[in-house]
Amino acid sequence: MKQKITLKKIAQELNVSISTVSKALKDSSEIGLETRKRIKAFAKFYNYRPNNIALSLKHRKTKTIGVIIPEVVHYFFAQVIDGIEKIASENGYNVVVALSNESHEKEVINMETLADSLIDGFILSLSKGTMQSQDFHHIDEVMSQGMPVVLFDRISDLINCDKVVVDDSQGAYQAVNHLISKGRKNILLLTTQDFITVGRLRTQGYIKAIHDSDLILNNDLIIKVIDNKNSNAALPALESQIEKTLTKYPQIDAIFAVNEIYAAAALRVLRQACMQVPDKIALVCFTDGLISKFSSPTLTTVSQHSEEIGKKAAKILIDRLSSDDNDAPYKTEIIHCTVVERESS
Amino acid sequence: MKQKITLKKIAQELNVSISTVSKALKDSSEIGLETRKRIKAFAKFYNYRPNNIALSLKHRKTKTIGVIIPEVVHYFFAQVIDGIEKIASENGYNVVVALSNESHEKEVINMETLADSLIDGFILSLSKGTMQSQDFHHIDEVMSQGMPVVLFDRISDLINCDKVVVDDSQGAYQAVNHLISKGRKNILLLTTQDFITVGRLRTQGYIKAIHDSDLILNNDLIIKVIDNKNSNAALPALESQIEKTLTKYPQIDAIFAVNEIYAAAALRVLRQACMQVPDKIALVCFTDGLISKFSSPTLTTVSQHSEEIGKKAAKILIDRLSSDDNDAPYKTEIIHCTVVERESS
DNA sequence: GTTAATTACGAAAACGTTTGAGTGTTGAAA
DNA sequence: TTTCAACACTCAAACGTTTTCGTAATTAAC
Repeated sequence: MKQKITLKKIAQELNVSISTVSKALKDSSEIGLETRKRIKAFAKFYNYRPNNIALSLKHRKTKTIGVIIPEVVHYFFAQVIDGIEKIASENGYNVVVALSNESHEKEVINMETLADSLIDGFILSLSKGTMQSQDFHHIDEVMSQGMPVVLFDRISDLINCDKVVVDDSQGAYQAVNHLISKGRKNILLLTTQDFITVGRLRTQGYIKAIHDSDLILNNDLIIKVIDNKNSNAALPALESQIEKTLTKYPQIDAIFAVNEIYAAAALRVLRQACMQVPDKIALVCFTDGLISKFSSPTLTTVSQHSEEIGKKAAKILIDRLSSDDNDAPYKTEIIHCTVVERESS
Repeated sequence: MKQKITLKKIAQELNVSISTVSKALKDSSEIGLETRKRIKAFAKFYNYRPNNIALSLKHRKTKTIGVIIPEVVHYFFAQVIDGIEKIASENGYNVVVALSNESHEKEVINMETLADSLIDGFILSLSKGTMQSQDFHHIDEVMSQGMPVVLFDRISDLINCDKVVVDDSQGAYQAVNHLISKGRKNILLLTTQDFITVGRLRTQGYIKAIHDSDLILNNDLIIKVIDNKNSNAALPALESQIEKTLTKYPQIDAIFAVNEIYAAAALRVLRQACMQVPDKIALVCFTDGLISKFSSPTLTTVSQHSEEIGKKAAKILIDRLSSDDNDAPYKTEIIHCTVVERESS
């Protein structure tokens, strides 16, 4: 197990000073050509690589950006990371990912740990815990220390920073309009409770689309799933609720779900009730993920362009990090959704 | 934008030496009680947090482990990360995730960047590119610099290090046995080409299960999908191949797919052909992921206990990092699969 | 009243790097 | 012969910690 080689060791070995080695490796004209060659050959032979920790300490920056997300196992977040990764590596930045597991405490701990000089800036999406508690002092804390923060997807107006958001309301609006344009008139909505921002916005989009067309809004056709943390537990209840509603309102000819999981639940109910998709009932959902792509029938979805979100967020952060203008105004980038049409509609 | 407070600043402010501050904050009895109190109060007021970079430089370790995986958007890898994260944070380690995107070059670059003193050890799964090129010198390189490496899932016998592997062959064996125990006699296998290790092993498990029972092996019932990188492109071809085979061999009463995607393809074909699952044909696949959980019908799968894999890998790595025995023998941990029975069988 | 022990703190080196300022040697111009 | 630039280096401080060793002042022991 050979130890890592340092400037010091090279200097000793070659009987020159540390600074000579440092400069030679940087091809500084201060150092004679011969010496430069000798040092570079030696360094190459021993595969010298500078110690990043020392560099970070020296430069007071780490060239690393920290990403905190609620879960990796969500296709949406995974794709966002992919996007961040791309832009980051193009710009010579590393990416550190940490998981909050939807918990406020874990989010705070992660931020503190990363903020302790491991990273230059944050990209994060708020955990459910934080959204519920509305407690953002950990964010203010790191920002007041001069560390830039970019929020994406799950944001709050109470935090003053750069943001990248999905136009959830417009996405839902489009989706419902898509269904209406296919001649559907009684559209069941499967959504979350209102404290989940994205759910609320999607609900708003649904309502607006209904209003803007000639249809009338029926609140019985809006199912708000009670879903704390463990989404799987809420599923059986959701399924029976869907079933009841379908029985009570046989005129329902379309379903719009605010996520893939709810859509999958709907699909199960429809299959058991032998209702053909899309002949009898059309189905559209938010999030263009794996489930939609590979279910049968494949599902029409609202794509949030998640990779794009990651790219934008990374770009904004890196721009800020490399700008010397400390108080450039914060900006909010809005990503528009697109309907991806597949078999289910 | 207030600057970060350091020991030095506290020392200046309080008219004591840096070492006094450092010791006081560590509650060293060397420092008088009064002074200790004063310093701690001051530090608390200014929210002092030690600079990790400096600590890393000092201790020559970073308390960070690097994870390199081919893709995040795979449920399997996402769960492995979850597992790693858990054990790591329990032991005070951070986790850095980097993506190879199945490319050998990206894998090499990522390893080099991270190895430049950003992390203490690696957990990684080889990219397809690396598997095909059989070029492992980047791994040998970091290992020869004394940085421990734990390989998981996609491994190679040519690399001498700690490993965590899934018993793919046994998993497939169990799955096929499960089908046989349900009275199925003609089982179609959807698998990959042989250079993909996991595919090959799963195929072997299938063959062994057939042999060990009274059934006879029919090579026509083994479909090897030609799948380079972009799995979606291969899907239509696969579907038509499945359809043809089903028509040619109407006695087929079960399908075993080596991953969820192939299973989803099979499900589509079966649905279009109006063949009931599981009444007419049972379906089992590898990888207990989202698609299986949320398709209708839900799919019986072979779970690889991916979170367990992550935990084991992290444990092995951390053990090695905290042991002073530099040449403890390498070990290979084998994770056994379990069949998760659901509606499709 | 000298010596020894204790208390409470400070100085400095070390981790690996960068960089501006300093130094000694050479050769040439004045 | 002096002066000065050019060259080829070296020194030393700095980044923020930890930690060993040193030391002044006080107290205790004889």
